[in-house]
Amino acid sequence: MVQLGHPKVQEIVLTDVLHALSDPVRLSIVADLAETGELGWSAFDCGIANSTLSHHMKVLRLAGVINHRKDGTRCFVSLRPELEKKFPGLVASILRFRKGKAS
Amino acid sequence: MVQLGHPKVQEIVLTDVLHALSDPVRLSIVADLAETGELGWSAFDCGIANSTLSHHMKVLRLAGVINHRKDGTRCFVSLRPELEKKFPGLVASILRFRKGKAS
DNA sequence: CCTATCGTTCTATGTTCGTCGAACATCGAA
DNA sequence: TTCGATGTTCGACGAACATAGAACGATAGG
Repeated sequence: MVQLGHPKVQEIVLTDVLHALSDPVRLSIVADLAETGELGWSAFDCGIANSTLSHHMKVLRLAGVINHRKDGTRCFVSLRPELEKKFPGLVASILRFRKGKAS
Repeated sequence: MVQLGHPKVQEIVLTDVLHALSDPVRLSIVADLAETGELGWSAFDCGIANSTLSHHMKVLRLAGVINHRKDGTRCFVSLRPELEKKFPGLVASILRFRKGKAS
């Protein structure tokens, strides 16, 4: 399948980003990505169904938070550098207050 | 009527705060409060019904974002200092990127 | 007391969300 | 080509949400 669509930088909306980060599962994903850079799909098997995880990834992707790369049958996600360029320090400001979570 | 309930500081949850701020109307309210300190209810008549505005205020209040004070029949709201104490700089980090508003 | 004002709560309606299972699509390997 | 692994999409469900109108409650002023 062709790479999934990502919004353009100018299409990224602040409230959409906040909404994407307002879910514990998604915030946990973002926190992991901020720590490790890029992660394969399988790194996120945290007790939720595959389809649910896919849904959360879609929300993050459509909000412009993560980048989605497909390599063979595997998928890799990472934080979008454009997000940091558009909202410098925003993600870090939020993740700073995330405590004691086990992804 | 007795003052409405506000969550304790330790009950404030990051994702709830983010969710509260992920709505354009509420983010606009918070932006106004950050600028002016305290505002009366009537300052927010931005085209939505009174009951809807009351609902948004409730969401912000229950998330621990705003303080609600009643003086006679009038209501006044302001940002909760405890929020800044618990998540220092969070609100400012978010509001920094809010552009082109029309409260 | 009566009334107007102001805000809350209730009820209702339509939308969105989070979740899952099932079906589908894609790719690598046998 | 067939199979298995990996995600995506679809259909469905209950829960939560955004919105508005109507009813209610508290208060200030006559």
